[in-house]
Amino acid sequence: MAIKAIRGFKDILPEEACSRVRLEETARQVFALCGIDEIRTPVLEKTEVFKRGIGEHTDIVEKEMYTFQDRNGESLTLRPEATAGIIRAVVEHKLHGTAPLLKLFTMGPMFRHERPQKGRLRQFHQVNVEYLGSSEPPADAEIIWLAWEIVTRLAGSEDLLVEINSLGCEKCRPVHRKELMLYLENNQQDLCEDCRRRMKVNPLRIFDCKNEECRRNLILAPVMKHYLCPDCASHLGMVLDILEAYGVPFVQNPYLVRGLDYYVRTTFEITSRKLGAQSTVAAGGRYDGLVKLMGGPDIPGVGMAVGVERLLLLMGEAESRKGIDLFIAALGREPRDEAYYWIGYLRRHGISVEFSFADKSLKAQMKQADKSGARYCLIFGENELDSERAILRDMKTKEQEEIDLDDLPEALVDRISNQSAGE
RNA sequence: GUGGGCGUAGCUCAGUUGGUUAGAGCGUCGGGUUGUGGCCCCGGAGGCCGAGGGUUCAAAUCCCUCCGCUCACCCCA
Repeated sequence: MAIKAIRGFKDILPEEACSRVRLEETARQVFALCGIDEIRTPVLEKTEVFKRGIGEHTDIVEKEMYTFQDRNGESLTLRPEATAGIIRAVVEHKLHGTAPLLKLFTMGPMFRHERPQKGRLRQFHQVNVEYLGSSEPPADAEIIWLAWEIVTRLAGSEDLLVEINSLGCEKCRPVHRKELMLYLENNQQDLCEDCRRRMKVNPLRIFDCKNEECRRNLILAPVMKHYLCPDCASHLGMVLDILEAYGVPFVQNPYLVRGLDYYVRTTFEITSRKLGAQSTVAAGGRYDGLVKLMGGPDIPGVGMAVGVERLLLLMGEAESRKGIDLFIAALGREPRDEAYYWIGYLRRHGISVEFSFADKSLKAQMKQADKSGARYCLIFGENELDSERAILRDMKTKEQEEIDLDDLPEALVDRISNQSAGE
């Protein structure tokens, strides 16, 4: 049996690669609109980076990381998300000292050992943005706008839902948490098994429960919204106002929670009903304490991630492969030897050229020309060699003309460049 | 980690109550045109029927085990 790729790791075949390039280019265009710089960090980090950055007791760290011993015994981990590594790099290179506000983006593979399903792979890709150095609401709003802009440019806005919440800060969050725990303990008996487990690990997660009975029992549970301190409340209000101005449609969801420990205040999620169970296409939020936690100065941050595979699912089929300019069908030894000079010349001048590596029949070469999507086909055999004129065929109109061999490559460059300029 | 569904040609899939040499469409290669592509016609190549075991005179078909894919739980981008 031939060797297959490992579970949850997918080959990206040419057709899909094409869509990915389109996605990445669109993201770059949007990032340029906001003056965001690219950063690329290693896919492998010391395990400590993620333990600290994501939180020891998250599912990601506890059971989803690809962690192994390096040859020297050090524990290394394939990155399950991008933020922790970027902050490690920022702190390591003291980038925060180079500008008052860092706007960084990155794109690349992430790794989590989960059971694969629709929209969930073990190696998956994200487009990430991190703003470091601003605690102001416009930063949060710009991050959300970025996610919205990228997703809608590629997939339209149909069936999308932007949900926003505030998780509060270290001042007001504990108060809510305490009240919530009290409520949950008093109502434990009515909660499902999962929720009772969640109570201990991440009580806010209980609001995600799909169990009808749990939902009913949570209607009266204290929600963060009512516990926000004045600063957090006004922060959230301003973020929402700015989004309004930007024209991003959103709803507030007081139950929206993030899975990673580091989020404070603003948190958001963009979901699509077209995606199935893994419906989040982009998400993010504010993480003011994280840089300090990672050993850097106490600077605030806010960021987001777009799930590339999920966005791909929402994008239409890729545009068909673009054809080349010219196919050269050279027949026989001498004509082929001559053609190599032309091919070199044409390519140097920006004309895309293909030809058959084997000296096949004209018919076979014409078929290949057709498949290559060539705009023109140059036919050149013994007859043309004798008459010193090659035949240029327009593959769409089927019109053919003869071109003198003397200045043939120059004439072709001329012809094809003008043609494409006129289109 | 736990469930459900599905594994037949490169792809999408037929395959009768178990019965002879396992089929179609698409794709691919060649021919019809000894030098002209697409459309059409004709032909070829391509299968350990996911793997292993069992039942049977006989298994793609029935049973068991394993593996893989997939969807969902969980979790999250």
